[in-house]
Amino acid sequence: MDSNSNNTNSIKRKVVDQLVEGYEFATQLQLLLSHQHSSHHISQTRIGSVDPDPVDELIDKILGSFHKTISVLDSCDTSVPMAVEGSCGDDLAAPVSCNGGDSGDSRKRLGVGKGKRGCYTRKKRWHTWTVEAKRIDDDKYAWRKYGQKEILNTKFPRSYFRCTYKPTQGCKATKQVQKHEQDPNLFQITYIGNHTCNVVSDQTQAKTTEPFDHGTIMDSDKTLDATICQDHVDANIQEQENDISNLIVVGAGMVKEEENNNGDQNKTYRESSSTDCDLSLAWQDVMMMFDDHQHHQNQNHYYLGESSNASHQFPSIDNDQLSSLFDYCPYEGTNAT
DNA sequence: CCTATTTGACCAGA
DNA sequence: TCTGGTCAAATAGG
Repeated sequence: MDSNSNNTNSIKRKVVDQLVEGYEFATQLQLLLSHQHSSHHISQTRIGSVDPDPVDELIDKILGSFHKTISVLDSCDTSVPMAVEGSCGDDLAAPVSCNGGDSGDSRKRLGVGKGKRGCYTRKKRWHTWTVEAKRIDDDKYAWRKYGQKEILNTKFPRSYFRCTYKPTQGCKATKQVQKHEQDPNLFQITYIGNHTCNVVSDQTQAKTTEPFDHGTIMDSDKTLDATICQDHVDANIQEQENDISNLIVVGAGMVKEEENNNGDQNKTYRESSSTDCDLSLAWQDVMMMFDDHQHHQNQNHYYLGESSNASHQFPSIDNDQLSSLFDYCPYEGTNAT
């Protein structure tokens, strides 16, 4: 038990160090973006053959940092699976019937004309943010519409989109689009969850759907001024015209996330090797854990920045705080303290 | 024929 | 019970 515990602590330390490092890089990135993400970036990104700018370098560092983290976690213990939200494709590509027991293709038809449509559970909170934009394809991801709904006391219906690559890569990102009540030329776009698909690889494409530049971000608790760069990209992803328009983040918070139909998402584990998908998913998990943790402690949220210009502030947490996350970290499985 | 969208059915949660 | 979110069959479009 002692050796196990020592080993665990050592791994914890490594993980914590890497996560903290990632945080630092992310913070630097955010500062860079908020200060220099302006017109020159547009011309650069069009061509794609530019000198490696500090933004890209930082992103590489971030990814590397998290990659190391994943590696550490993976090598930690094969009996300690990675608890990730909807592993890259498997569970989402083949949702389980809510009738239970069934999996995979069982979703298709549970009964002619009267199956189990809309069968899902909503459990976990998920990172969301809302923007107002003149176009609904403000991000560089491919979306597929899966529903539309009249919303009570609103003039316009709400459209529901999910990532096109959900079936193939299990990307859980969704967005909801609704025309602005006062200004029908504007769309209110609520993004739910980060992309975990790997289709955005070109350097001109986004690192995340999350707006990072000029705009106004409002958390449930506080408002931050920021600026958001909007890349104009066709819904089918290929077009790379980067044009800036006013894109305003009007809200960010947590909402409940659709859970896989097996109703036991916390036990959805994956054992594959580390990929970009892993990094993203792991990050989401960490963020969720952090959020829950903060909730228990002092109701803090992700956006803790006080500076007026900083966009999308990351919380300033230290090693001890991160360490405490692992006290209830799902990655630890049954070994959790 | 294949893929995307539409739309009514269905379910979970408030 | 009502509403919002998702499913999936039907339909449209390339």
